[in-house]
Amino acid sequence: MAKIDRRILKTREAIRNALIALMSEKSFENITINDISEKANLNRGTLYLHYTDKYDLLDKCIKDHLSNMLNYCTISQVGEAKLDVINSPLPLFQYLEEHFSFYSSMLTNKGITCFQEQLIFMVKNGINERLKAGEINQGDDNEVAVQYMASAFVGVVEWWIKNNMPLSPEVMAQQLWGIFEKNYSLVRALRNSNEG
Amino acid sequence: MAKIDRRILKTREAIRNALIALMSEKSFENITINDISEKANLNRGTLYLHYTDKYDLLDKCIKDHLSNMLNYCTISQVGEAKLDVINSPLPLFQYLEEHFSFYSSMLTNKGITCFQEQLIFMVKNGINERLKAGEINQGDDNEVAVQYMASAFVGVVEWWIKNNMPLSPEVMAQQLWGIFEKNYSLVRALRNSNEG
DNA sequence: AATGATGTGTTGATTAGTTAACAAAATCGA
DNA sequence: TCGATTTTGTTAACTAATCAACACATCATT
Repeated sequence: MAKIDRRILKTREAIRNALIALMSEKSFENITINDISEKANLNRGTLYLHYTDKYDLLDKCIKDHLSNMLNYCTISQVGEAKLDVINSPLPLFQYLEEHFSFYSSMLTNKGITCFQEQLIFMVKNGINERLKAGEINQGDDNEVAVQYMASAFVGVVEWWIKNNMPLSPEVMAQQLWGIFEKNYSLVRALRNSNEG
Repeated sequence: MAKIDRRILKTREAIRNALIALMSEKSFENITINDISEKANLNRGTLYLHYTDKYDLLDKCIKDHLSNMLNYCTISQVGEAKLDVINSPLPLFQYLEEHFSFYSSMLTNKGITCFQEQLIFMVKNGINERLKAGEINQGDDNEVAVQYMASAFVGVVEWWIKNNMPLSPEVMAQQLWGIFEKNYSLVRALRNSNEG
């Protein structure tokens, strides 16, 4: 890909860091463009060269972080990047720990739902992929089960971040893996009893 | 004074921070312009817009810091800014503590003498002022005494920084004040014995 | 409802920084 | 000592950021 002028990279980083810093001070709705440009130490006009408004900024900021997250969690995997929270939840928790300030800002801010929505989308994507890969084949009627697991997983992530990561990433990954195991057995048992 | 374009301020700060960071990694002589521009994350050409070479950069960096130091240590004083290390050494040590990384880089780097020289110059300046103000009036033949005190003081500062500030600024200030008192008595006694 | 203050989005002229190239000097290794 | 590599200092064309001004919208207070 073409090399991007380093001024652009610096400006964007300053703006995004400013947004994250401000979001740990006050709610997103109360943050003004003036606040952001001031905190980022750049001219207000410069901000408009990169983002149409603060919602555009937030959206791009989230997309960028989630993209990095996906990248981080699938380095060693082949094929298209998918979040495999069933088989390897550990990298995700490690990533979240490393970028705690951002994700904490996102999750503790009332009125911001796009973040959770996008995260759930990613998790569902990963679970679907896992199912397709043949682990649990029960046709195409998995929608409810997938939604169930994704909601549960994201809910746990949200709880973990909001409570300042009371457990280590390793413990979180281990416990979730245990739950998935039980869940899987449960699904099989139910299916068998229906068939029998 | 005229407002300076914020791009200039950001660039200069990045360059100076890079220099200080590099000086805690390797000796000044081994630092290249390439190193600095790389660490500062800006184009090499940009550096030349502000400094003629790395010696110019170092010099301006030192002058800037010492100027800030002088400013910090004489906020509440009237008249021209002078470092009054005899009557109030405390602010100086507080300032040094706050900007430890810079002064440590300067003092632990072999081959850099301009820093010590400028510091001694400032201290002598302050002591001279203090003498002129009437505390110890013995005509104009103070040169040796002033040089003696300034060297001693800067030597103590150097020791303190090089040893990672083993004592608090308060203790340092207190002890030096005690020494100055004794020194003063000594000077008086000597003078009296000569006169008598 | 009027008013003053603050925030928004856009503009044009200007300035600073970037990039990539260059020749010359210095440094390094064989 | 020679040749390769790195570093230096400068340049020209280009791009991004700055500043200040503007009209307009929003909001809080009286």
